[in-house]
Amino acid sequence: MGRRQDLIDTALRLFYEHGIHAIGINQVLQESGVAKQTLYNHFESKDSLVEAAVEHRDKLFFQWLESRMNSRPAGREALMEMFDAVHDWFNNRVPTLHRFYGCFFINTCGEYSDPEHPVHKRCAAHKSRIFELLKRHALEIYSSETDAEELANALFLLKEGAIVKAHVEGDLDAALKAKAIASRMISPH
Amino acid sequence: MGRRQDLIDTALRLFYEHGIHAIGINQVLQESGVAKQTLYNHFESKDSLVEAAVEHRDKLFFQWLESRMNSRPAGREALMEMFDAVHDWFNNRVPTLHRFYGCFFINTCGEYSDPEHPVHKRCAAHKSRIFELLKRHALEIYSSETDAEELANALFLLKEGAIVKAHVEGDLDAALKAKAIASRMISPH
DNA sequence: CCTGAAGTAGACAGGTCGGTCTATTTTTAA
DNA sequence: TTAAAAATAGACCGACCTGTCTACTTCAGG
Repeated sequence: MGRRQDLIDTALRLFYEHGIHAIGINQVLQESGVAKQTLYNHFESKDSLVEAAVEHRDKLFFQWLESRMNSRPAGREALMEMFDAVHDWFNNRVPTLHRFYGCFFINTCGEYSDPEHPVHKRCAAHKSRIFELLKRHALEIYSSETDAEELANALFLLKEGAIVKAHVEGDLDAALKAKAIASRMISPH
Repeated sequence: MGRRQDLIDTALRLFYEHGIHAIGINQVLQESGVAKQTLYNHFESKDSLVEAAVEHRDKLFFQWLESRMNSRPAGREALMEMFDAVHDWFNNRVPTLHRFYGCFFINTCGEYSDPEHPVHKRCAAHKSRIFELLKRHALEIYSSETDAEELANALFLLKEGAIVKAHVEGDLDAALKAKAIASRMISPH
């Protein structure tokens, strides 16, 4: 798999669990079994390792969510599947995403609040990609661009809220509650 | 106001802007103009200063939000006012809360992911207090405890989602969009 | 077989970390 | 006025931080 990827995997795991500034380079090296010089051959600084970790998490998470949603018919069912997917994530049933410690991108922005910082920008880009994924499916329901955008936005907010609630308050059913609300929004009764 | 409060104010400001692990004790001391021994007379460790900062933020934020909501009739109007209030917060029109860097409690949980850690617990308690505030007003709308709880939960998720979107993506209108969705939920058309 | 790239271990540098300690000054209250 | 309490500056501790450097090993391709 290559040392570079070993470093990224280990760094991501530690950063996600403990936060970025709480983890030193030496700890990443020790747990990955890679030598220090090797790290600095692949990355010019800790910050650039952080960027690589964020980028990797973006890929991991997006591909996982997209494939979960693709397992259902586009539109309403795929959007509902999103909530089931994050429900599995909250309850540690998705090994690829590691044990649940909230959203890595939200957590990371808490440590890099400057919106111009490359790390913050990458987190914003991730959220933007997710939103576009939702919007794509919302367009299967509403022909109007505006209506689709509004629906995607509502589902996005509910999902982000559920992530926060699950992590901060330890509410492991947050995704299901969000799903119930979302379901009422798509086809009201 | 006393050195103890100076320390808490300065620590909170720095922690909120940069994250907790990124800020050293020495920086808090320098910016507050307090001597090191004085800090350790009032707090037994950095962690206990962190706890005090979280507690202070809890008080600041809750009192601010509650008073904003109390400025409107209980129930629907107060709940709508909540979104206007956080909209002002996002757009830096609430000096008491400092410049907007997302939710301090969410950010802090990203650095203290262990749910048993006292700091994490305090953050959870804050969110719980906010939820109860919403529920109180939701009960003015629905007589049923269950209905009120479901409404409060929905508004809570929308609000948390808006905070995240505003911070990570820099969407300064996130609160207004959340309000529009919430408004449709309370009195559907 | 040889060469060069890649990886290893570990010392090292300069700085910061949280926290303790001493010695001195300022403030407060009896 | 005076004695106790609180705050000060700043040295100091051992540990850890990011990052550099050297010297040695591993290993693949020509």
